[in-house]
Amino acid sequence: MTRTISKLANELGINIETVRFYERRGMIEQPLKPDLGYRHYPNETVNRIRFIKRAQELGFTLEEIANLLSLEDRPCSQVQELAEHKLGAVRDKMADLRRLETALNTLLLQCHSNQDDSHCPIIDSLQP
Amino acid sequence: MTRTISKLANELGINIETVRFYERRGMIEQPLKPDLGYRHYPNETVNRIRFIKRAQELGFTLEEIANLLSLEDRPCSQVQELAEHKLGAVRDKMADLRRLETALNTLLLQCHSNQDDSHCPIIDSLQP
DNA sequence: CTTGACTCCGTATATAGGTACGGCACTTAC
DNA sequence: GTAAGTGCCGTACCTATATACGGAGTCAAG
Repeated sequence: MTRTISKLANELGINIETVRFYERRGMIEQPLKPDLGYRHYPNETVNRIRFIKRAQELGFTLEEIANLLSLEDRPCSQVQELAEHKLGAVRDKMADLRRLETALNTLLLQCHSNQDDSHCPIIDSLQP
Repeated sequence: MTRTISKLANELGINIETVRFYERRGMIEQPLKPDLGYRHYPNETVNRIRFIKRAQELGFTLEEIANLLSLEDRPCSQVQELAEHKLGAVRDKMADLRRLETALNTLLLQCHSNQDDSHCPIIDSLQP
């Protein structure tokens, strides 16, 4: 079962270029190139990229994921620290968005009670 | 009162290069350059950049702001539409983050009840 | 009238996470 | 055995929002 790069990419539902990108970033190992022929990718690469993709869904950046990968056999406490930091960042970002939501909502309410379509309270509020 | 680009940038607390960037994007008008000497920026530019900065705080992208600027004297309904669209996007993003928060939280709870520091439930959950 | 600060302009760099392209090597199908 | 399809590699490009740099011109103070 020879898994060339396109088979690999296909199996994972990602672009070939993405695989190459991860190789360049050192997040996966590039298999040795045989004297003749194409590289073959082992199961380990499939697993590693799945790991990367799952971690991405949890909102980790590639840099953080590289970090996680290097911690794979390391103390749980170090991984926790990373996750807690990320959780804090997620909560901060949510707070930002809540503020934004409130502000936009307030402006839109003003629009709704506005009689004069030729003149917009939102524009006014942005004006100095 | 001659307002050169650095006076302008200073007054607004932004970088000179940012002014030039907005000019290149066509979001502010570049004043004519006198035959000899430097450009002078009118009050209008100050106001326009303040508008841009406020709209950015409301989470609009520069492209959307360019749009808003072109609507400055246009029907309130068009501005509302943009704002409602943005509100929707903000809410979607919040929902994403809430999901993320829940997932991270669940994983961290597992860590907290984990006895074996040499082995992390988070890493496990990312593994295939 | 020289020196240092500022402007102008085009272009390059940064971040994050990829995606695309061109040319050549190699493989597979017929 | 040859044409079409892949792989390999280096490099360029993409979005978004700026920031930095280098060299030439210009202005203001002493």
